[in-house]
Amino acid sequence: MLEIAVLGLLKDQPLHGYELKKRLSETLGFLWGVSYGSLYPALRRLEREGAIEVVTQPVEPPRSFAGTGSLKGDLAAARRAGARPARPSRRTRKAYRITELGERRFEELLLADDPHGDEERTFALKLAFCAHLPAPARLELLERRRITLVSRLDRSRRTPGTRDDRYSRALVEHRTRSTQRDLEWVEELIDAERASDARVASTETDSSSRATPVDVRSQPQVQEEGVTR
Amino acid sequence: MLEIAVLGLLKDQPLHGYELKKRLSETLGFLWGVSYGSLYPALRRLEREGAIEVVTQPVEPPRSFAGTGSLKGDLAAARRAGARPARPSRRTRKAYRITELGERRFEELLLADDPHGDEERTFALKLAFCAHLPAPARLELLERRRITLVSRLDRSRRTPGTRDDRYSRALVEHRTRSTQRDLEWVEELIDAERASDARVASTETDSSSRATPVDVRSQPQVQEEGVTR
DNA sequence: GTCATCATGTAAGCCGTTACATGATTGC
DNA sequence: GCAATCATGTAACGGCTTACATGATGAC
Repeated sequence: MLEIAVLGLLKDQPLHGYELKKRLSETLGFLWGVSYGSLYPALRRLEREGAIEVVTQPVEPPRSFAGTGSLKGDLAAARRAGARPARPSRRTRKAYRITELGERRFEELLLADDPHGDEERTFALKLAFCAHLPAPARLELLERRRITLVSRLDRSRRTPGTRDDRYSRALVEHRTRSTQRDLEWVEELIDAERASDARVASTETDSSSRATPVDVRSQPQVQEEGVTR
Repeated sequence: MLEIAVLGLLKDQPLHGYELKKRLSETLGFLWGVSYGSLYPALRRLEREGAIEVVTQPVEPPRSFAGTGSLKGDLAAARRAGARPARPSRRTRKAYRITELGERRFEELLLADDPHGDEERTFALKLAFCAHLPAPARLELLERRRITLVSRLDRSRRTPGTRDDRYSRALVEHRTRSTQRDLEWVEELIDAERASDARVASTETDSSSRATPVDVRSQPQVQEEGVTR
């Protein structure tokens, strides 16, 4: 999980450990609390594997103001914080950048089905970063999720498998309903995905009118990023 | 988590490790997959702590058929399996029984708020075993859950805290809806709990309309098991 | 100069996993 | 006697946590 998050964030821009942790807490905090004790070792691991590399950008003088120096996060943070007038360059820190290999690893991780527990959180995390994925891979991610949910429902239908008191029964019922809703939701996402693919395909090359009769649905996801912000 | 499950199952009846694992997989499998590698060490740990003890019931001859020997699970399993005509007594196995101390530890665990991840699963597990809890403790368990859910909703309302792409937004939205539904559900459970408490209190001693009518409780646990089955 | 914050790291431990080793009992 | 299953355990490892140690920088 950690690796997905780290690579996902580094795909946006190079960052150093401390900042990485801050963003993880800020933007994924509702999913997760990472600690330095796992973050730093993870960074070294990723570096060893060649998925990320240290950015050797010695001090990078703050050019203008909205300067596009490699340590943007820094400037952005400074701006956000209001007061500080952008003064980067702390000697000790090590910013990391994602490598080609890391990009591949990232996709691999998003599509891997992890054998461990906590599927829900892992899927949530993957989804939070799947905007970086090429469209077909994204679709596959969603399809896989759909399949796990469907088979979970199936299983719970076939085998009641629960203790026999009212609390356990209530629990199982509630879980089933939740799973059903999750499934509906994922299916909506899939439809939206297909629709936007189809839209793209038709504006591109109009010859591709075969397979999945997806259909016309030009409204939903027109704006990918930041319009409603 | 493991300890809750083990103690909860042992509250029903003494069991040995293998059988314990089987039931864990059967009845809680939808929540969980335990492995021997964690189960046996957990048993020893619990034994060391005095929460459970080995049942020293040497061979217990199979009295009649539905014999209430200490190793009921065995007979039950045999019956379930159909063929075998009840023949217990395997030399090597060690059945465990919960002790007084274990009972206390169990309640303690159900009411403890665990600092780690995976609150959802933990709560589910607790709920699955809370029938064993005295009514006030059960209510507290539910109240605590309610509070975590409420504060989670609050938090997500105050701080959007998410990445800004459509997938992340969809995720956060969906999560919020789920949490809201979870909350409604817990509130229903709480209401049901209160209602049944009230019912009990009124059928019992009508004089006790103060300070939690202690243990007067003839109804709720009566049909704890198998009425609607 | 000192304090808050930024920044990187190590150590110990928890709680679980998989894989492996071992042996008893029963059915055929 | 042989295989399936019952039954108990160990070893190595994985990933994460907390707590601790260390030091640089900037504000005052």
